Amino acid sequence: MNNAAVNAAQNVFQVLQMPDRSGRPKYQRLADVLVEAIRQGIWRPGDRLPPEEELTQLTPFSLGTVQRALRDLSEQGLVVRQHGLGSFVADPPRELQDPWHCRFVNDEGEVLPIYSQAIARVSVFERGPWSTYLGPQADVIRVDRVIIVNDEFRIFSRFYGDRKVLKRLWEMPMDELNGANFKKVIVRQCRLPITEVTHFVRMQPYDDEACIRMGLAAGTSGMFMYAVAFAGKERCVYYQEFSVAPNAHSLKFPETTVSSV
Amino acid sequence: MNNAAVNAAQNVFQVLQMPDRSGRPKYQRLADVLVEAIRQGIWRPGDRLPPEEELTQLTPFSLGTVQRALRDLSEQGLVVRQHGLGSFVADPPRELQDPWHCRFVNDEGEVLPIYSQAIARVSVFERGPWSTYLGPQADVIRVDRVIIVNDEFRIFSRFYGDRKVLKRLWEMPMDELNGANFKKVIVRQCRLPITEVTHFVRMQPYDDEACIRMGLAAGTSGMFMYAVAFAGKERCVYYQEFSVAPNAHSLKFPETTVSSV
DNA sequence: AGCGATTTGTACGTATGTATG
DNA sequence: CCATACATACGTACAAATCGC
Repeated sequence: MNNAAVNAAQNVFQVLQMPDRSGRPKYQRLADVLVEAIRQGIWRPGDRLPPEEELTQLTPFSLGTVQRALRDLSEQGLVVRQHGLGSFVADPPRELQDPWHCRFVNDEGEVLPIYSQAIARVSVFERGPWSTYLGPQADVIRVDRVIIVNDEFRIFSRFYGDRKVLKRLWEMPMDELNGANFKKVIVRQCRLPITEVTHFVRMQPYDDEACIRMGLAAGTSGMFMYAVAFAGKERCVYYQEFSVAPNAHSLKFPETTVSSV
Repeated sequence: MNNAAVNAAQNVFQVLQMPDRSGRPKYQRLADVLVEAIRQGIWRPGDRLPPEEELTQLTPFSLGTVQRALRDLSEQGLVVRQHGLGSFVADPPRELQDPWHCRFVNDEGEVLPIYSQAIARVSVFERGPWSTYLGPQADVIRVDRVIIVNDEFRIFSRFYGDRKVLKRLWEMPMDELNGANFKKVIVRQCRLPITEVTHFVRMQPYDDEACIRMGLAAGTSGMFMYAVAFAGKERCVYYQEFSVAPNAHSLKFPETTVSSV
């Protein structure tokens, strides 16, 4: 590690020197600090974190505590530990590179092409389902998009995230937020690998704006989906809603790997 | 604990006294032994396991090792640990009691109770979407069921599988194919571990029988889901369709653990 | 309400094993 | 073979939750 990196690392762990008021255990505070540093880009995917021994010097914690923090992060998939080599920031999974919530397939199982365009970006002050996931003190921004599937039908989507986490998504020019870029910005910006996604589907009347955006009569009912993406078990990265216009195709959900027992 | 139980516990941990040849770490060996004992019914769901301190006496392991074994089991969901109370064998999760695919949640995120009943079991000679998955020469059987969610609305389901693979499902008395047993038979019989499940959802008019079974007017449209379960990457174990009557709840899909690479 | 006994939760320090380069 | 770095394990201590008296 060069000097600048050493300094950065020292700054990262500075907060741990102060007496704790949160009541959270030390191993969790260390894990939090590491995640925050990864999020800030101090260590990037593939980078090696300081070894355990060094962390015991950089922090006021013992080896056991350091090990537990790293093991927890490793179990959450944010860190990969390799015996004899070191602990590394995990790479963002491949599926994240491409559209992943809205995969429609035709009867032959082929994925239909989609095109998306951002149409609005606003601050969100009211509370809603997203608050549960993003946390009460999140500084929520929302990006509205229209997704056109196979030139056939439309989806109206609202994407909710924390402004701090998705800084660039908030700052960049709207017209650069087309489909491909949108994902790229999220992946690049949030840096944390998305390790878990949960999907929900229900039937409900679309709201007025959704109807307009999809070119449907007001009050039309149909499929409504939302997805919640996590980095690790706890940290929600974003919450996203999809109003799906009536259509003849099937929405395919990602394969679920069933854990044994 | 009474004497019989003490003896049982001593027998359970007997193997740990012998020198290990497997090379597995002690905390895993202890966890294995506990799981095996639970599987054998020595401790049943809700039972309290011996406290940590007692386990250090029953086994040749230290407190830290005992704690790690219990913590791992707790993270796997097999054991519930309660501060100041003890460690208990977990109740089997609701989701595993019956169809894995029909988890409806209310606004608070709680899983709604379901009850299912088999209503027909037939041989299938025609081809359909299931043929793609089960293979052209599969000897297909079909089990139709009605699933009642939260005493509120109904789902009509058709389950397709290979008669040879699910022999007992075909042979056992129909009236024993209630919800709990259905799943149990599949798990027991098929023996192959289901490792991957893919879900598809679309909107479509329900077929006539589905409408009747769900108590809806003929020709009603709504949510139609199907799920394909695999053992390994290739071998399809079953194909299952669900016609979901209109309702106010959200269908929750299993968390997708996004794999790296 | 208080107090002790029980039991899990966190943390430390140390020692040794094992994979990697 | 050696240095590095993660993995397991032990023993100890104290904190915090729960229950019964």
